[in-house]
Amino acid sequence: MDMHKDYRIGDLARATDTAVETVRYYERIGLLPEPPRTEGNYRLYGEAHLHRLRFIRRARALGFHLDVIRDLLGMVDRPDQPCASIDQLARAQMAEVDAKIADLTRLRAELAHVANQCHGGTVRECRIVEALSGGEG
Amino acid sequence: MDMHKDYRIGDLARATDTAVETVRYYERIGLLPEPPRTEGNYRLYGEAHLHRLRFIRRARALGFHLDVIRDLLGMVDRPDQPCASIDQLARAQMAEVDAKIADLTRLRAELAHVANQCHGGTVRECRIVEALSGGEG
DNA sequence: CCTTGACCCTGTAGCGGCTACAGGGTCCAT
DNA sequence: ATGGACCCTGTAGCCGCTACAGGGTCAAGG
Ligand SMILES: [Zn+2]
Ligand SMILES: [Zn+2]
Ligand SMILES: [Zn+2]
Ligand SMILES: [Zn+2]
Repeated sequence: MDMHKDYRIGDLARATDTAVETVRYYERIGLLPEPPRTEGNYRLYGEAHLHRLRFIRRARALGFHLDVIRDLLGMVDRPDQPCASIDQLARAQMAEVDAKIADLTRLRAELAHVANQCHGGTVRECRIVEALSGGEG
Repeated sequence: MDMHKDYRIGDLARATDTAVETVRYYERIGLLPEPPRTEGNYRLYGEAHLHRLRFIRRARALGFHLDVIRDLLGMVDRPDQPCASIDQLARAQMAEVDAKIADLTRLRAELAHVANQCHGGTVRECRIVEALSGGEG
C-alpha cells in the first residue's frame, strides 16, 4: 500500500486543479515546502505535498486568505492541540462572507434603484447619469 | 452665480471623500483631465472637475470597474446620443453583482456545512480539517 | 525676517493572489 | 538527431489603490 508515488509539478497541478505557476508561487511564499529535486532539477513531490496543496486549494475555494491558511496549516501540523482555534477561524471566515453578502446586497438594491430610473431618451436626460452625478454642489 | 470657485487637490479630495493619492491616480490613468496649475505648480480644479470626480466615485461605490467608468464618461461627454448603452452598462453591472452574490451564497452554505461538523476535540479529530483535506487520493 | 506646519509635488514600490511571459534546460519517443 | 511536452529561473503585469521618500510652496504667528 505504501506505493510512494512521485509527482512532477504538472501532475500535482492537475491533481489539485491548480496552475503550475501557482504551485511555484505557494512554494515561494513558504506555504508549500520545497520538495526534493531530480538530477535534472525538476521538483519531485510526494503524497504529503499533494495533501497539503489540496488543503490549501479547498481552503482558498472557501475564501480563506493565504495568511489564514498559513495559520490553519500551522495548526494542522500540531494535531494533538485542541481544534478550537480552527473552529474560530472558520467562524471568522463565515462572518467575513456574511459581511460581503450584506455589502453586495445593499449595492444591488442601490443599483436597481438607479438603473430603474432610466426611461430612455438622450444621455442628457438620463436619470442614471443624473443619479451618478449627484445633486449637491 | 458663476462663482468660479477653485479647489486645490485636498479640497477636491475632501469634497468627494477620496484620498489625494487616488485623485492623482485617476489623473495618471487618464480618467480625470489634467487641471491647470498655479505658479507654485499646484493643481487647480474647477466645478467641472468636481462633478467628474463625484461621478467616478459614485460609480465606483456601485461597483463599476474603472474601464467601464471610462466608457460611461465617454458617453456622458456626448449628451445628445441615446442613453441606451448607459442603461446596458448599468444592467451588466447588476448582473455582475448578482453573480457575485450567488457565488458568495453558495460559499457561505458550504462553509457552514464544513464549520458545523466540528464537535470539539483535538486537531487530529477535527472534521473541519478532514473536510479541507479531502477524501480522495 | 524666520520658523513652523499644513499642504502640495514627483516618483517609486507595495498590497493579494495570482498570471504571463522570456529565455533557457530536460527528457523521452520516433 | 529532432521534435515536442514538460520543466527551470526570473521578472513584470493585472486591479485599484495606498504608502512612502524626499523634496517644494505658502500663509500665519512670533
Ligand atoms: Zn437610492
Ligand atoms: Zn437613461
Ligand atoms: Zn458540503
Ligand atoms: Zn474541530
